[in-house]
Amino acid sequence: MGRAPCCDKNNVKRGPWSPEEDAKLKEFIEKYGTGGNWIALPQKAGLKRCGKSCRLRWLNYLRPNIKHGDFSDEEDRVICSLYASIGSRWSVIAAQLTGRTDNDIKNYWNTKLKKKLMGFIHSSSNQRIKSPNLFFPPPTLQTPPSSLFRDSYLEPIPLVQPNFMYNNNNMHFQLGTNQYSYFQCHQESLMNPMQASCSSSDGSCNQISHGKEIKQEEMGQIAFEETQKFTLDNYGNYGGDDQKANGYFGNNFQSSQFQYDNIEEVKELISSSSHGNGCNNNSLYFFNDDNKTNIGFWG
DNA sequence: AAGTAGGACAACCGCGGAATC
DNA sequence: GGATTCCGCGGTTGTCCTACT
Repeated sequence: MGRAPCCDKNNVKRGPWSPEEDAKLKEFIEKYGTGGNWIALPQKAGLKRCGKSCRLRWLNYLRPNIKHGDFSDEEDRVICSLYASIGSRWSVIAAQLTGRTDNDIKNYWNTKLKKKLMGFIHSSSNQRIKSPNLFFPPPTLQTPPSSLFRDSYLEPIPLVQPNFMYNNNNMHFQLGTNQYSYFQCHQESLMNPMQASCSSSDGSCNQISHGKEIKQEEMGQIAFEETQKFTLDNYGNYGGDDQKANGYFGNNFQSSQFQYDNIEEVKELISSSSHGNGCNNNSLYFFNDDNKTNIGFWG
């Protein structure tokens, strides 16, 4: 009954891979492929490794066209917007970044990108925008809205995520059900908050404008829902109760919505509609509703 | 120069769903 | 249909390196 055991854990090597092991694995896979069976592969390849370990090594390091090293601003932005949309689904995010692995992105997020954001939030809470290199500054944040920020706060973690939206000239950001604000992002600076101006649903602007002060009072008014059910009709309805976009790429405000149960469909749409530049002319946004991933198009 | 702290990244662990028997 | 294993994923840990004291 069932399959043979994965491997004898007492009889496999663990820890860092040697260049010889790398070469063996690479050569074997290039010659014969994985055969659809990672468990059997190490024995065939003459490696004293667990199949899982081989798979990980291949996917994260040896596979052709793997990119290592610095992430571009563009990649940063894709990661940020997708994280805001779908959370820590690194494999989905990795699928949108050619040559990047989920592990790579996860590490990058945990070690660098998250801190960038934390730095921004901290500077925002001091009522002044300081960081010139952030991609979706949540200027009204006082309490962290998502697991994104959990490391630095002791309060219970609200389930709701912040809502970030990008388009050609504007970056929009929303928290909670009743309060929101958005930035207008100047084209030449992409998502540079130093050059962002601000607006909100009631027409007032007490957040930031080109690095100016943010009113603290408003920050305290942000309410967080204990739900992840987001809806958004169109830009015009944006400030209404229970209406929350969770990220978009687009440049006009007439929207239509589609609902997807299958993440593969979402991935396809993401790749076809938002390749690379989040500030491009394609019109796409993401949000969640009743545990389904929704895609909206502005057209 | 030595010790320590923190950052970066590779690798492992454990879980859930799918596949197989 | 249930038991067992595989596979892929996200979370966590371990190790190396660098900067700082």
